Amino acid sequence: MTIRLYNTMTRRVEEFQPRNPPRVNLYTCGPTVYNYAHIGNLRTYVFEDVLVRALKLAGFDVKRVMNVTDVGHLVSDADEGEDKMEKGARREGKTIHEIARHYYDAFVADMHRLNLLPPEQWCWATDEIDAQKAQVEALAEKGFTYVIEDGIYFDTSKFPDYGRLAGQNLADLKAGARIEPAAGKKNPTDFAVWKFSPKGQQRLMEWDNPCGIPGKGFPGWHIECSAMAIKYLGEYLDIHCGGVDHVKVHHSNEIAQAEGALGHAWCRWWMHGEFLTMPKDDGGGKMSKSSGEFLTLEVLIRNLRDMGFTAEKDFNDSDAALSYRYFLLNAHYRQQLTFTWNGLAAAANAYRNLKAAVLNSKRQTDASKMQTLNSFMDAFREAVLDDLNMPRALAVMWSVANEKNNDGKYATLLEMDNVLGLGMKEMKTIPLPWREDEIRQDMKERDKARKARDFARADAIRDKYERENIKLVDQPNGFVSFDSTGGAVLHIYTPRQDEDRPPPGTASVDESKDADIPPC
RNA sequence: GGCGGCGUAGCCAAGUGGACUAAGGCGACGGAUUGCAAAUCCGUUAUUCGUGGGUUCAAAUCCCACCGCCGCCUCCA
Repeated sequence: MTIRLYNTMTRRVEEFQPRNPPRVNLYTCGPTVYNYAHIGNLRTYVFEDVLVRALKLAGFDVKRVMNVTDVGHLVSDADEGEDKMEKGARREGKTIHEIARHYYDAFVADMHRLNLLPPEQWCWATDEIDAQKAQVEALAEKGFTYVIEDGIYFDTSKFPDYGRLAGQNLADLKAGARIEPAAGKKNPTDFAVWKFSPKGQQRLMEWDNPCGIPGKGFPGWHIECSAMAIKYLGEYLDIHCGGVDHVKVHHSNEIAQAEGALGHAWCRWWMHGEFLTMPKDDGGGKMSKSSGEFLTLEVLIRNLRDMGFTAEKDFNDSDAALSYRYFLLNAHYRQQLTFTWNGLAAAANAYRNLKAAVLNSKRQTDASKMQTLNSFMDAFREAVLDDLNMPRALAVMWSVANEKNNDGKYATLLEMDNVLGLGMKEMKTIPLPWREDEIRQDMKERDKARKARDFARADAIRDKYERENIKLVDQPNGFVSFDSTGGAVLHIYTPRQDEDRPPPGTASVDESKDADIPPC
């Protein structure tokens, strides 16, 4: 199977081939842990997660490295500016390490809730200062750097290919520049690979300068990614990902540093996730983490709860998070997406309906019928492997969900969910609170009572189940479903008139909700 | 000012020259079903793809102009 992916470097969708198949070396820019990730950040990680899953679907063996930035990035590119980590620490009256740990943990919690596969390797910027200094020294030796008052800078005019990723040359960048270059820089695009600690000021985090320069300092804004990527994935990288905003500066600089230090081409494939933006009447534009005004996953979950997507409606916090994942999957990753509460609610409804369809197919499937439906899987793979066209893939999944014939349906839906990551497999079969024959007896009796128009008796039985948080749902085909008002859905086929119909022994339920369901 | 993207039904969104007489979802409406309730099922919901020209046997898809929206050029996903 081949996978076609858009490459920012060539501006085209191309067939992807790693350098040493089936291995894929993947580096994804991670979070700066000075605050919570916002839902715009999270969009990029969802895109990267889908990429990893799609590469696996195509038969590749992915090794993914993700960094945690816990040092060094300043608030602005100008000479002034605070270190975000130090600012965060001061804001919260904690040590930098505490801050980093707290927001890293929060980030990992978000990843769990969104069903994001963890990277094979995490790396922390402050653990890898030596590698960064080594890269600075390698660049200095090869004559790519110059030293000015506040730091060691990369001379972009020495790297003829600079700006290729952004599709711009030095002259274009100069012409379009809105801000004055920092004092002492030779070119507007030059950037610091190492910054010296300000004179007479003790930074919370600083290290001995590289290149034998006396005094202390800290790594430049971009050096950690290129240094760590090379350390953990070697001199050749297959894919490097990040948000679109990284194209012009961060990734262009990384290329200059890595290729400058290595002396050869470095990463072949560059992929970027588009922005999530806010509607005009709601602040407008993209979300900015540094401005402090942004939406977190936590807020999304809380609001979905407030919108009524809980209790009555077979919905819990985990579903709320995955509804956001569904919301994102419904748009292509290279397309800007505007976040709206109505849009999220629509996604939550759709997600709930899709889950119900999966549960329905599950309860009608016996374990021996777990083959997948090839024609649907083919269409699904075609969509996924065509530059991660998840909206199309989702449409294929829906066509399976709406399929009348149940054979192979459940297995196919689960197979698709390996890529979509919507938590369908987590829905497990658990025992009902009563013995099966007792339930069947109840259902028969209730049915008789209803036929005799003895609704008091019928409702008494319904109440018995309601007390256990299970709602009985009559269906026109003569079956009864169980639906829990506590957030779970139990479905069981119980014959109303035709007693020959075999009732399955168990009900399907989302395991994450079984707190609501008393065990047998 | 420079660069890039987008504009498809009430909403989200795929499709980027010919099987599009335009996927899928949400919502809405109509019907079936129903003791009640809810759910479920069936059906309907763009003769048209921002507007105006042009190219072509053929355009939502290519070209030009115009209108509108967004992003990047500053840390940023």
